[in-house]
Amino acid sequence: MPRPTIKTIAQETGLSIATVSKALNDSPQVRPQTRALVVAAAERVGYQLNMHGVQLRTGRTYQVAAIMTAPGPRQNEWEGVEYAQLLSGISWALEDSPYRVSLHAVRDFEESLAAIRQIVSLRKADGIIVSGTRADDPRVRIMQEADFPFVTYGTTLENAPHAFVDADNAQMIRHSVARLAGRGHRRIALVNPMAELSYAITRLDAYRKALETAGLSFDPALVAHGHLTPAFGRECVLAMSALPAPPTAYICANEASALGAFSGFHARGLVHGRDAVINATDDLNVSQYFAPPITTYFLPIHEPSELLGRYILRRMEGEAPEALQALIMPELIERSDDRLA
Amino acid sequence: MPRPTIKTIAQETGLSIATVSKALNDSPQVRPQTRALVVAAAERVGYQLNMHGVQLRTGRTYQVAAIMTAPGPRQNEWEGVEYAQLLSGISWALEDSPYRVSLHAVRDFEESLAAIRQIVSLRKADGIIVSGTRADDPRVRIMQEADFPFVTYGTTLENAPHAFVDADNAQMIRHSVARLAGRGHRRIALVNPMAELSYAITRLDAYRKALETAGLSFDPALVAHGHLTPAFGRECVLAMSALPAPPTAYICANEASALGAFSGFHARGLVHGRDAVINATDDLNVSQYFAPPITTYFLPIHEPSELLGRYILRRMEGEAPEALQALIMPELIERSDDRLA
DNA sequence: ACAATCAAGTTAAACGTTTTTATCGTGCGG
DNA sequence: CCGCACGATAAAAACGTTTAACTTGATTGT
Repeated sequence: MPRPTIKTIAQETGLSIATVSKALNDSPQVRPQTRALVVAAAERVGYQLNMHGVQLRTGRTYQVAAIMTAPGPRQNEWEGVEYAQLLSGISWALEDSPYRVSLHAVRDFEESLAAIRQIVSLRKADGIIVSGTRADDPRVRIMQEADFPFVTYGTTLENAPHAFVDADNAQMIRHSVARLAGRGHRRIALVNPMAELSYAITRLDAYRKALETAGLSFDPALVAHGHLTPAFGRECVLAMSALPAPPTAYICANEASALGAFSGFHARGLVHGRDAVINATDDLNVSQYFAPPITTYFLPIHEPSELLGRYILRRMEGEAPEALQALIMPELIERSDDRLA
Repeated sequence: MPRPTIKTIAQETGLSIATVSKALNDSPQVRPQTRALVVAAAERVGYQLNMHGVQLRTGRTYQVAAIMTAPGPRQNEWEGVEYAQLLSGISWALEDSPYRVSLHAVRDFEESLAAIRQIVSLRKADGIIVSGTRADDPRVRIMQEADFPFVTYGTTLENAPHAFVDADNAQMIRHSVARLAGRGHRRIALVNPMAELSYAITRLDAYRKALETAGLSFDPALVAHGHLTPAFGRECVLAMSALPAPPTAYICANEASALGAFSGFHARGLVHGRDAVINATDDLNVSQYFAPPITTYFLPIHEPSELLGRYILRRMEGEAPEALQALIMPELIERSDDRLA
């Protein structure tokens, strides 16, 4: 037997397909007892809405496009971005809605721009979730101009207000610098993400201000920008520890770079807690397994990701972007003393 | 102006929409010069195929469902499964096809079973990619019975032949055990995934046989099964190192558990290379940043994942599953001597 | 030379919905 | 008791595509 459609229900109940459709969509035009009849019949025949019909008729896709910038095949470095958790968080938030997550893997920023252009112009999705935001992000602009619903994971600095979710990087860095300064550190290194990323700027800014507040001077040699891989964390330590006045603390932007920093310590014969300390931002709580465990600002990834899902739903409902903005302050987990030896 | 359709092209060329459709689909019923005319017109008006129409008409979804079993919100442990890379590999393999990846995040095995049931019965996708296979996997059986195209990441042991991609676990373990035995180790521990998983069995089996070949006895106390998190790796070391005759080598099933094993070493005051060594299987090449770097069997995740994508395409084309099976032998990367001190 | 074949189109139906418009009783005010 | 509005349902069109069935004119075989 073929799959039942509203036509099946129409025959079953003696009503027209129009009424059946309205009944199933809770239209006020159909009276309760008729609706009950329809629902009962639908149940009986095992009716399931066929999305293809809906999509063709309404033009809606019921898809939320998740743009995932993953490193290309050459690149086998751990980036520490827990996309898996991010994606499942979004997916779960959409669970009770008719929306599904469709994946758009891109290799770099340019490709993500192209992908978004296509999605917007061809309406390949009803909403977009994108990460890796820049200070002035052309992708955001495209979506805004087309009045296309979207939420970013990460803020922008120069774009009109839009829906976003992000860790509160400024507060986190302020806190981190103040804490380390309070423990006697005077040379604090910042292992930062790629300079063009919005949160790199936010962090650098907060870092400079916090240094000033603590009465410490800013030294550009203690700041590095790059892909947050272990390789980068390692390089940073190798380079900075060779400075005439090496840092005594490293603030790493994620756990992958922190792991690399450890590797640099090992290569240089540095001992954590004696020669210098490492702090990190952590999505996975993996830093507790480092030897020794390090102090981190921990943000369980499922929080922002579920928020992304909920926000995109509300944004697609037409809610104003200003109401859909969240900065989440990660939780400080102190695992080492971190005092200057 | 509304988006151009085949109707637009029909008007533009003076042909019927049927001919236009056939021309665009390379039907032999339309002659080359007509096809050229149509293609030119399509180009001119900026025609893009509307999938909704196709989907409704043909019943095909042009979606490949990727079932992703991600740990729930409570669970914030690194599992070391690089789903991000896995998904992007699949996504890229489908890039030149009309297919897209749709994500189905599930919390556990039961949910994945339910998801697959639904996809198969409601035809919510044209193909399925699923991982975490069991020895006798009911999901595989469901898809086989429905003659639904699928590829598994991981083998099964008791199901009829199907398309799969996997690391060659047996060969890897055989090699690993032989190598360690050759370096003087007589107590080799196996940190294995959950016992019900197919590859846990494969690995255990190969492990026992390799021990026998090497003239070593099998000790169940040196085998542990669990979720491959750092926590588990740590536990294993804590427990096994307290045995009367502790192991001198640990074979970890992934880099997350290897990291945890290191954490266990640190807690027990064990020194890698002196008291015991750790070997691992590694998708990310992250083990090179451990302190010290360890020997791993490295399988760049993009290889199996792109293969998954290519296989599901071919499977959806109707190719026989027997032709779509791949066991990939990871590359040995020796980063430490590993000789028994 | 005429029927049969064939190539290259066209016509029309169909996929499953939603939504606009039309229909048809029924209750109501006047 | 008549016209009218209204409430509930039905009819029909539309979304964009594919494809089975049909048409037409040219080519072929005998």
